Amino acid sequence: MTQTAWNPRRLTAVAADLPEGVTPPGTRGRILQAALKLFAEYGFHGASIRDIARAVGINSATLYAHYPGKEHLLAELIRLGHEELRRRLRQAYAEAGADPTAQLAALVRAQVLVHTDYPLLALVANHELHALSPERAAPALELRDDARRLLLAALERGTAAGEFDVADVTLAGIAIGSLGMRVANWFGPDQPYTREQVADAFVDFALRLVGSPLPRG
Amino acid sequence: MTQTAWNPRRLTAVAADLPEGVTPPGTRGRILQAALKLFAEYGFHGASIRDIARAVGINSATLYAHYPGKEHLLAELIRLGHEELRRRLRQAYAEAGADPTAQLAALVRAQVLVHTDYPLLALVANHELHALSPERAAPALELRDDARRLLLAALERGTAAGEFDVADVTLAGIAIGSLGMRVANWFGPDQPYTREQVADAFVDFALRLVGSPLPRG
Amino acid sequence: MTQTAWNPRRLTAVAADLPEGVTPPGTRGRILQAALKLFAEYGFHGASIRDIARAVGINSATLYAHYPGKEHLLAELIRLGHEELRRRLRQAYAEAGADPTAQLAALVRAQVLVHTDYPLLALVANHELHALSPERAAPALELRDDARRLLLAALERGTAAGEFDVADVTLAGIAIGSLGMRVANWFGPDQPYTREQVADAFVDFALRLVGSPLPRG
Amino acid sequence: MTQTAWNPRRLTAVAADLPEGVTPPGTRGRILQAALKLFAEYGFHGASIRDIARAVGINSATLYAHYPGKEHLLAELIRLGHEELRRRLRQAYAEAGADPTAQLAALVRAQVLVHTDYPLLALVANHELHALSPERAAPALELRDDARRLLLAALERGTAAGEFDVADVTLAGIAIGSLGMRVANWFGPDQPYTREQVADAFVDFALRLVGSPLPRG
DNA sequence: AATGAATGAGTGTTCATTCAT
DNA sequence: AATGAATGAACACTCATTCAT
Repeated sequence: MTQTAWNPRRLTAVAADLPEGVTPPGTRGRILQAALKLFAEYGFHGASIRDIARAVGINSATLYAHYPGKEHLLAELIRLGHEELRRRLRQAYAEAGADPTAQLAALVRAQVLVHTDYPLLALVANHELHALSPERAAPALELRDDARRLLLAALERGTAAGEFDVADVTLAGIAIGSLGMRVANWFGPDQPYTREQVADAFVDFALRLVGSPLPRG
Repeated sequence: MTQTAWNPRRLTAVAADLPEGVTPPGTRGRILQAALKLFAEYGFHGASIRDIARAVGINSATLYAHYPGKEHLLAELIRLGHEELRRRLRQAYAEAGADPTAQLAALVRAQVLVHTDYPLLALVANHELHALSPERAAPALELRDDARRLLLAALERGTAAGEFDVADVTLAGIAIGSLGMRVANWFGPDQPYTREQVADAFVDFALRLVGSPLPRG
Repeated sequence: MTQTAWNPRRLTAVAADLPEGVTPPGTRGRILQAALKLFAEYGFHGASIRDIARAVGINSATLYAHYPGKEHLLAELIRLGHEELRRRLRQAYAEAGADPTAQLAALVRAQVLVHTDYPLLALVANHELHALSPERAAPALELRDDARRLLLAALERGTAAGEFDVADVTLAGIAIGSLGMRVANWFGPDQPYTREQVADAFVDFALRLVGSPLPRG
Repeated sequence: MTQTAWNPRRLTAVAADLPEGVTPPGTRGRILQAALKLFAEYGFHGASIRDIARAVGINSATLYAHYPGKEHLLAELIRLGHEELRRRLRQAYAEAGADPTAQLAALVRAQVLVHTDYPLLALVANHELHALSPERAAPALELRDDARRLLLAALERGTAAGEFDVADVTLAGIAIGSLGMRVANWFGPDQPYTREQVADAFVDFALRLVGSPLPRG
């Protein structure tokens, strides 16, 4: 409940709505972008198919030539959001080497950056999952678990190696995850921080949180 | 995006829905409780007035004998949620004395406990504010700012006094606030932690985060 | 369509709402007056039972302790309106003697005055009859026919006696009736005429209309 | 209150519902016609959107593909009614030449004929104006005033020229206007008069009313 | 690929009325 | 005589979706 500024679901002209290369071409892509903006601002049930069509500049019936229904739009957005998250986390994990501290830092940095780069997508992926049927939500939940396991693995290995001083790995994992998730709610061009500054700071926070002896230079 | 289990908006039989003494008597109170559960699970736009009435066991028209409209239900819930938060934070701050470390610990503990005690209320207060008209949302936003200022004041004084080692007070405040806010999303009777255990752990996290030299006894 | 001022259904503080002695005592009477005002301004379907109760200052349920239903309120008002019209017309007819010219003048004067004295009642009686079931509307229609017959009788006798020069008695009757009926729509304290001035003028108009050789002194 | 036959708002199979050329094509036009019939018979508040849709043979939701709301239907009808009246009155006035007697005769004839030709439209335009918001009602009221001014101008010039013998021009204008307005309430195919017969008779009445020395040949 | 017209189900809300108190 | 709570039906209107064109 402690937040920087208002704007319950923020929409201050975000740089990129969707990850590079995943936006479908033409009308199909513009529909997806409009759905993302409106779902982020008003929620899935608060944005109508006509609202989306109006934002795109097409008739609402035309939408059905591109997507089979409203829920598919949400499912697609959530899929894209979670896949981008997994892609970045895996890449970060892979490039971090074997050191738990480096792994943790890389994971936090990746999580923060994906939220600064695609905040709308993260918002929708996190807040609107409940509007999906269990079957459609399942893949997203698996992705989440994947991400969680990466983080916990690093925490456990670091703790075992004596690099981290953590009383309860699960709670620490939750706490670190919480730090990054909320970034989507407040970061934006109106903030006096670059994405890198936020990432640096949050990596520092995470390392301090696990009692890492080398919290930066 | 890193979360313990599924249940996008959690509903696992929470102990108390509304703070003590604030639930109106009779049907009025049952309506408010039903609205809280349904708004938390499906969102404001995803829960219909008929859903709420059905959960209470009354005709949907009867609802209007107690509340002037759907939006008033949400406004009332958000008001209750923010007022309980402020009440607890102020009391914690007042009882903490002058020491910034004690103040920070008290604020984090209070924030965590209000989220463990009334997770549904916190969820609705945080996620559904966008469904309120700006005028109705204004009081809640003021309360948020109040809470934020308390936290920042403690951080600034602690940093100035050399008790904390914080590079950027604003970012630290955001991070600590994020920790507590997410508690409403995952805490519940299905978790192997008591409310006190979570509070203790998160106070420890916050103190580590600000570089307090005395993390735990 | 040619009218003096706006106010589609006029409500400029009319002197007396209901004829002397017919207003029931206490709450019962206040309900009837409120219903009259609201039916006149918004129509039967446009004024709700709650609107009426609010105007009276009572709970809408209380209304049912005095009247068995909304339609009864309208039926009562329409009955009062038509009875007052008949009473006045009969009295005028009786006092006019045997002379057709005097009869016509008396009838027109009476019709005009009943509309200047109880314009709201006349408005409701004329415009809201369609909201009554045929059985309930029947008495009012009989009264109307009564009034029509009086007028036609005078016209026929006057024409037969050579006092009037009328090509079509039916059309003349309709025209004269139309003159008086509309008075309820425009007369009021905002007009620069007394009720007597209007009555005098309209009697003159009626006499001219039937070709009476002695229009005025 | 003096009227020919029952049928509080008459619906005896009127020849033409809407003026030539103004009925929109297709469903749009059928909706407008159905709304006209039902508003005339039951009043604006007494006819539901479902009633109208049922009369047209469409789903009530379809109506909103053609009109943005119920009030727009009424506004459109009232606009059409007043525009037809103005069109006819202006044309009559223009063709009547400079003679006040001819002008008065032309205006009365035009007013009567527009009411015999489109009685439902006149009924709705006159009786249901109160259901329109002031902004929407304003254009209709301007048109009314236009019509009133034409009539008063003729009366004043005729009186000044000595062609008419009128004690009070305003009251005479009201009376003549009242004559024509009521035509919509009683004229219909069930009456033993053609539209021309009624117009002739009412022109005669009007001329007599103003004391014109040449009441017909 | 796109549209206007159409629809059944559903939205929040108000209706006239009932009833226990 | 009066009320607050309650209700089933209806209100105007919007929903996601379909379909002929």
